[in-house]
Amino acid sequence: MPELPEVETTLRLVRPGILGRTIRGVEVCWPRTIGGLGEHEFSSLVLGARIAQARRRAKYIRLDLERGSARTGYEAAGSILIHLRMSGRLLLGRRGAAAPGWRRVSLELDRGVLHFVDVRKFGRFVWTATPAEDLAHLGPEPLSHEFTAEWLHGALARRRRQLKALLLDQSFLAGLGNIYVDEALHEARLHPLTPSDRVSKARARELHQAIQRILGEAIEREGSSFDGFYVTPEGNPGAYQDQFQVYGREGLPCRSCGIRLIKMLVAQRGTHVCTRCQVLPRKLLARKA
DNA sequence: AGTCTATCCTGCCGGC
DNA sequence: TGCCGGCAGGATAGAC
Repeated sequence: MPELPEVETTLRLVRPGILGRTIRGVEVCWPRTIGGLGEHEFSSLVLGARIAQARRRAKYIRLDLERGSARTGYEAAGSILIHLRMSGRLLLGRRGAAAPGWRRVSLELDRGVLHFVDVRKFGRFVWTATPAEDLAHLGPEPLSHEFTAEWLHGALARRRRQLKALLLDQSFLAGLGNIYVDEALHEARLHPLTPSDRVSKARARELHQAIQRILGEAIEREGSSFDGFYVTPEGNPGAYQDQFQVYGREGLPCRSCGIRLIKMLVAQRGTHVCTRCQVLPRKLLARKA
């Protein structure tokens, strides 16, 4: 669901329908979704603005707004930052068509409607004048060139935290969530409880490669779906869940070694592990002794 | 500095 | 069948 690949998929499918469109109407069905602003204030800030850019940063979708015209010239009019959190979705609809269920905010465009749908109401659809500052706390983008194996090894060594907790920390590395962290750790054969400063350079390299490979392939497959919960804005489920090696497979055999996968709690999150493939350093030492 | 807890919410599943 | 506790992909604030 909404981790980096699902957010990227959402953006790609929605972008053609919203880029260059002008916001003609606003409907706020759940006020907390738009943050601290009142509905009236939010509306006045976005009404009449044109969506000039639509891009992703980590798990955020950022829509840059402009005002003006080709004749008078355009000027920046702030941004909308969208975070899907647990259950948020973006849907494109037709004007006048029936509104989807669990709708929290809708932007009526000069052509079509953008709906923000969110069963659990954790998601946010917020206007800001300072998008860059609002996103400044985020760590590097895992598919960018600044995220290298060398950087990862150094950054892990500078901290002493449970590996999984650190990878989930968006200020450390931005975009991973519970599913893809479990998958990446298994592929790199690292136990989620490993202290981050005990990850060797070789293992950091494997982890770096696993993160990039898994995220890249998940984007190619348009993310992961289960229980019919997450679907792309086109209504199709993603297909990456078929590739899961550990997530949701507790009690089933590890596809690498055959022993039963377990589920444990790490950083207060359900965590899927193969205890044979992913061994804690402490155990490695004990085994050698 | 790092870890844990509570909080924001609804839906769904399993157990009784 | 119906009720109820527990759990779910995320992020943050505050306590220890």
